[in-house]
Amino acid sequence: VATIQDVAVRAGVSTATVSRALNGKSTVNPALVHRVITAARELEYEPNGLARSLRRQETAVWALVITDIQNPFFTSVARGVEDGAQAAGYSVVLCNSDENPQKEQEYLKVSLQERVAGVILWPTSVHTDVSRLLEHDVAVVTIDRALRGRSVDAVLGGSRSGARRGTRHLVAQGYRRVACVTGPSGNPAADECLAGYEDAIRAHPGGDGDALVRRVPGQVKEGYAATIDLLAQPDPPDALFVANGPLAAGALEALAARRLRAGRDVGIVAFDDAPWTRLVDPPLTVVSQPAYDVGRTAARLLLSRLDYPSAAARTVTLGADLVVRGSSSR
Amino acid sequence: VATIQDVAVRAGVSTATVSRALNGKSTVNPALVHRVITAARELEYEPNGLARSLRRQETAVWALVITDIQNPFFTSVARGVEDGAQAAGYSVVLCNSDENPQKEQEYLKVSLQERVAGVILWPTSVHTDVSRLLEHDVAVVTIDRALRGRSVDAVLGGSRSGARRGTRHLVAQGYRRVACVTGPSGNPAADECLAGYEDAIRAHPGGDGDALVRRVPGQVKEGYAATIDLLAQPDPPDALFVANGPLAAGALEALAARRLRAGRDVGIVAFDDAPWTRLVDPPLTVVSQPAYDVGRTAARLLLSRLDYPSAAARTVTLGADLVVRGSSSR
DNA sequence: GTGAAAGCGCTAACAA
DNA sequence: TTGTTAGCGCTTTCAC
Repeated sequence: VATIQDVAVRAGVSTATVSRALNGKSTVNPALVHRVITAARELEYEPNGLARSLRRQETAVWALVITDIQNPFFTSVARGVEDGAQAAGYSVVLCNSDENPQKEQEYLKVSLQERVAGVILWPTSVHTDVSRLLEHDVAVVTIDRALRGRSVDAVLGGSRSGARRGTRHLVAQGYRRVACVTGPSGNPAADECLAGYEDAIRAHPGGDGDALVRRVPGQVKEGYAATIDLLAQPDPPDALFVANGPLAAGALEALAARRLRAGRDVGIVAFDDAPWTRLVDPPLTVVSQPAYDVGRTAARLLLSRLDYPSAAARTVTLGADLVVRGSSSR
Repeated sequence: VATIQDVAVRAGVSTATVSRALNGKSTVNPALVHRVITAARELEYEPNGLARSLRRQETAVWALVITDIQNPFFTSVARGVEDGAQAAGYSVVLCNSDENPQKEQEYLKVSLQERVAGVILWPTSVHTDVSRLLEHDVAVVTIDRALRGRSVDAVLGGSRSGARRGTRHLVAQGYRRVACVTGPSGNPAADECLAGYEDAIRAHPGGDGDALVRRVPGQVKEGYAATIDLLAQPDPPDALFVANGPLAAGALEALAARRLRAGRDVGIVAFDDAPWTRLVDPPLTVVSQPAYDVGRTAARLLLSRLDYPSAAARTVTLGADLVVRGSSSR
């Protein structure tokens, strides 16, 4: 493996000149630039990013820590982040915390040790601790998490208002017992979702509170089980508000297993406008969050944070849209 | 930001001792270990991974370069890789090449410059060049790509045989004009898929070759357009074999738009056993690849490659299963 | 415009 | 068992 030394020797110049030439500094004789580039190519020289970052005391890498890579919503967010980063010359490494606070902490530690320039974090819980990162001057942007204690930049996806709108819509369609299937307590997105649901329900008494709420890990299997459980109650719900796409897939499976038809028998509205939601019969009414824009915005916030490290923290809230389809009417 | 120096001063020892203590070397006085650890905590010391890797000439990071993070199949592969890596103490960074050879090349370059320990690569095309990595002694494992030129470890997902089985199944069900919607030419998975389709079709003449084949980027929108196009032909197909989940979602949308019912009007079999494939009506017949195991196996191959850099290249082939549901019978 | 040399933070000989 | 020291590969003053 060739080093900058080898290139310098071959080109008959000093390592300083090689460095300058390869980094496009204008103060280098064109003839030398040419010799350096030729030598580098001949030796198949690849600059050592570790050494460069160590010396420069900065890296061109962001970490994006998300909770569930299986959820299509996150993958759209990831694209938004990536596009924003790439445009500014940063690479993004994706870390999947898998809803596991320990894994999350591990990835945050690695991010810190590898001295990434910034972290975009979808926290597994409101207890996730980022103070360590902040103290080490790593820029942090959180997604879907209200500020608490230390103020950090955040982009909020409108989970609460979206859940409120979705639930209200079900009530307006004449459903009387609307249940809610959402993620674990402490999970910011899940908490927001529940809060929005409760906003809407409080205005329309008739529910019996927690009997109609199920909090489970946000995967297909759990959505199925929670729905089966809800339907088995003495006084089962006649509608469901569901916090994400995988949970919704599980809920629909459960309805099918119980020979219930979405809409006619049990109204259902869910977060995440995944491609398949239009394919099921009846098509699924969804609350659509601007996933790509969330990612793009997070990238934007991170960039300006890197430019102005001591600026006041900003929060950007994006709106969610209700897309009415067949699953929310009889 | 505290360095090992600061810790050494505070603990009243040399940096060497700090390093040894923090890395759990057994040859250090327990009392000193305690002092060092206390000092490190008090200073909120975080080791600088860049400096460590530079000195050790090795990193504990793998790059996983995939072509489409939106495809659920890849996300399962990613989990398999991650689990295998984590068990051995490696972190995995995910790079999304987005079917774009340029982006892919960029990520491979970054991997090389950051001196990752190994790369697991799902290539965008058979032309993807990994020689640079190999020359720099970066371990490489490819997924779903037959060896060409340089021999590298590979795990094959059984795309060809799966496509063959799926297509044969359609023929056996009595469909006469089976079309194929697959990814771009050069994309290894797409090529394998087409090859399997052709294996099956050749045995049952009656098709007219390329008129029934559509090669498009593997996304929902393209699947829709390709299917609309196929159906608009003078002599349209009565069945479809589709190369991945997103394409299949698009194909189903197209059928719905043309008021055709899957199975009865147009038989359809697709790769990827996504959760939603059971929810559509009729449920989708799929070829199911063992995605998680593919990832797990790739991790295993990479680990043994790291242990034995000069061993002969290995290829592991995993089988695909045909899951017959309603969309492939009248 | 170019080179010599220092040093980023860490680990691993080698000495003591 | 502990400390001293060299050096990983690069960038960047500071002289020239």
